[in-house]
Amino acid sequence: MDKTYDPHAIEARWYHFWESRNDFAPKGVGAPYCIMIPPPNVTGSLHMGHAFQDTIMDALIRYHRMLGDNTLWQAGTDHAGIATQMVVERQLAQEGKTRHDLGREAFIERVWEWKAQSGGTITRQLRRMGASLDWSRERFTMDEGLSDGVKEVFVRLHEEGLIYRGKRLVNWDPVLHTAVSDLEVLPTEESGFLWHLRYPLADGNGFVVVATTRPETMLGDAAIAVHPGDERYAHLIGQLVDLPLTGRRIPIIADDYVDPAFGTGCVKITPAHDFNDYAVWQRHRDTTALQAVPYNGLINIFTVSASIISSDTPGAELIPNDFRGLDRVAARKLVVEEFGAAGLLEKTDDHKLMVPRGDRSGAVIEPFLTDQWYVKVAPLAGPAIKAVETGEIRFVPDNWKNTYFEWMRNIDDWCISRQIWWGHRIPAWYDEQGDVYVGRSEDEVRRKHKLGAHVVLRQDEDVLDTWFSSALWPFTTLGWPENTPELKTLYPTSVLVTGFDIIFFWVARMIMMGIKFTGQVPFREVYIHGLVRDSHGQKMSKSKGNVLDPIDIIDGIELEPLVKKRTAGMMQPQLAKKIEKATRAEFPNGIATHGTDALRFTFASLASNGRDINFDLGRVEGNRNFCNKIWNAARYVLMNTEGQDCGQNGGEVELSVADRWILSRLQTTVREANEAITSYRLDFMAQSIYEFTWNEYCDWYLELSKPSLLNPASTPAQVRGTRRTLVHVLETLLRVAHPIIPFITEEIWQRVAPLAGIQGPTLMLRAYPTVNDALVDPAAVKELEWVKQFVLGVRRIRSGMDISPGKPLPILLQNGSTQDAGFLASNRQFLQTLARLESIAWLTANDTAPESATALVGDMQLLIPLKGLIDKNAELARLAKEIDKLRANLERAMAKLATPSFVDRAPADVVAKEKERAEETRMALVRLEEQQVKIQAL
RNA sequence: GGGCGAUUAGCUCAGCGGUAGAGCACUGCCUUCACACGGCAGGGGUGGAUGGUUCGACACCAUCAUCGCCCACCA
Repeated sequence: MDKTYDPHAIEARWYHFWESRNDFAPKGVGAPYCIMIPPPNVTGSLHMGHAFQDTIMDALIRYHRMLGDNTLWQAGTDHAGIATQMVVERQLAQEGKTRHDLGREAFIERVWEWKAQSGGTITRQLRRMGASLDWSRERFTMDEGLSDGVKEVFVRLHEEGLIYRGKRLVNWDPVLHTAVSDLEVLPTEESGFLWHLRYPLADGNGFVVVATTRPETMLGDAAIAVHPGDERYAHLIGQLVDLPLTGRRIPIIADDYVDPAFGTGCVKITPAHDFNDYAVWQRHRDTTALQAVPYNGLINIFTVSASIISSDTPGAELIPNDFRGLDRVAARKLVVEEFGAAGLLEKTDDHKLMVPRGDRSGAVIEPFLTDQWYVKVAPLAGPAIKAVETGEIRFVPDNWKNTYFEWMRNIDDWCISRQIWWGHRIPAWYDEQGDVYVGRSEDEVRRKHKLGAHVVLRQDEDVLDTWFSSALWPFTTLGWPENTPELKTLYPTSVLVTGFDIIFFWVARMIMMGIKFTGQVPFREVYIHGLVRDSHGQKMSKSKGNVLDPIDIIDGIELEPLVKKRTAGMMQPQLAKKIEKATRAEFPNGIATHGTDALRFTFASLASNGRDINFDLGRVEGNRNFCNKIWNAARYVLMNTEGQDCGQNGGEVELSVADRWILSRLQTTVREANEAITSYRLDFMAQSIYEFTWNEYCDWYLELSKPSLLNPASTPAQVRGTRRTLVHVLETLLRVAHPIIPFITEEIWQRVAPLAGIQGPTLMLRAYPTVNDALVDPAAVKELEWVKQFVLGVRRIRSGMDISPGKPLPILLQNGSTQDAGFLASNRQFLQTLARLESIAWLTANDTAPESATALVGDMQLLIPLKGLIDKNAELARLAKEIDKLRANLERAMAKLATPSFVDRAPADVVAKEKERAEETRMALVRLEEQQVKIQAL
């Protein structure tokens, strides 16, 4: 083995090995365990969030595979409608074209080409992460099978009246020219103005003043509303005002929606361009007052691009000439100007408001009147709420269910149609009269509705919201609507692993659709992890220039390419300089190679319950060092076992205290690891493995194995015992750690397993370790603890007195018990080697100890004669420090024991423990104080 | 306006009703035959504030402060 761990050399090889053997596929026997990957955007690339999430899922999957479960991690990608279409449209724009220049078919062809070209990136990167997805079952949301599932669901919901088409206000993206759902709108606080506009009363008796943040919409005003109880305006209700600029007259109506305390207490009502106003309109639409307004009050003033409509559009006759065709910004300016010029602008106040922006385009979203398809959600939400209430689905951590409930109990109908081309086209056809027919295909529609060939049918132009197909992912990937064997055995799936940001987008909708179409929940548990942020808690984003690419952490990257990567293709190029500077400051030498295992171990360590994680490269570095530590421990083990008798072929074996101790500690680690991963605490699992490996196996056991192996007096049975323990513990440890760090463990395991008498092609398919109670050995643990205290005592003296670590020391013992004598007898060899002792000798109680430095192991005193070794002051200082510490402890304990309420009311065992502790401290203190006096006297 | 989470060492974070932990960073010593991506020994925290429950609170409860997130129709 190489002296230094080199992740590159091992990672590619093993992934290919596993995949080519089809080791990721479910075995078909055992308890079912299944995770659906949240399908990444097919043309996207891996970011830190994926890497984190995939590490968690892969650890769970590998763990269950090792448990012998029938394990499937379903692979696949998402077509990501709007996102993908935007990318291709941007490419076209560079050629000076729009999608309309190509036409629908050619454009879609172009997107498929783009998918073919870039679609392999993310799956390649997932492989780099070691993700053991079953690629043989890979699915894409626009596959034939999944598309059939989408149509099936659409048709069935439509038949039940749970999908309907309707004209109503939607969130309209005027840049993308499509409707979007409520969830795709991000309200953002921005600075604006509150304009106070005067609307003259028709009877000539002055004005009403309305406050608005969107003056341009006044062109579509249908009414003025006041609160019915507002005495200031009671006399105006039913009157008309002259709507400036338009020559129209509109009524003053009363509605509870108005808050008399805000603004002037008068609100302009623009039903076609505001959700609240639309609701007011619905309550008043049948009143004569509104019926007198053109279009019954529902006056649209915008085109799909949010410009004012022009003369060839119905409604344009209501718009003054100089406004027609203006975009909304210009129209706003002109409205304000003209109000000002007419003396109708009362005042303009600065105002903070929430501006709705599209999550993809960033454009200001317009409430806009269009025909769209909707899912009636309430009937689906009921059972979905119940499933979580009854615990059929469990959220981890539990508190996320509150978020879920809150949304589900207030859910609105879901707008599922999108005016884009890339996606599942809506399975609905129109005849020339505009009648709509829904079916799985045009043929089916014709048959079902007896439409002859002479009837011209035109399919709906729109496609479905991407999340519609995602909602079906857990069952369509398993073959639904066919009742496949996979669906029968692996559904409901075991756990869904995801971020809280898509509980609404995805989790809730999967639960609704899953229950509706399979009669069962889609998953038993939902594990919600936090978001990956940068080391200071900032969200990673291109514009902040703080994005880390997981692949760069794995492979390393030079400074110049890193700078280039971070500053290329900026939406705001002016930020590039700052980002470059910050990047050069943070990574003066670029990013070093860390390897996949180190990155995965880091994610696991950070995966504590549910909170966001601040990603610190320092931790990856520490974990890379940890991998190196394992690597070198393995080298040591192999150097001492390969080609040697490790007892794998029988032969007498004798275990030392150290052997028994490490085997016992191993059981604890195995137990902790199992408990941790079962409760989704990969951080505990990682910590447990780290501490055992470094602080016990390496720091102590490997050192303890040296005297045993090197001592010529060791018997063959003893040497065999040590070798076997070295190998056995390492082999077990590799299995324990494999779900988190698959590559390095497999690489080492291949060489270690035969020495442990294990034959098998791959660690990945070996059994996950379970606790062997026969190896739990408290006596060995106690005895070795004594050895450690002994060694540590000597080392502290060395360090405190500045004695060279290599210098063998003579040591005298005094005041030992029978147990101490026994321990010494069986561990003399260990002590001499680890503490570098020249000799160990007992003093009787009557012997006068020479001037010495002292340490305590329980009641026993270790004495290292000072003669020629040190200066008195150093030892005095060391003693003084120890004594201070002990005194403080003793005082605290004594104070506690002197409190009657404590002694009376605390549990007896706590009091006893406190007494014992006080007594031990007191004894130790006495010893050290005697010693202090002695040294002082020199 | 509601709801949730966070506040522990210089930094990033665990934990726990019974004497505060890890990684990184820091100090001293050590090129010891697995590992300098290392070894040994150290330094460093009045646990955001206030009050309460308790024999005992960093932990449980209440209030407050600060930060972050989610939801919400105030024009």
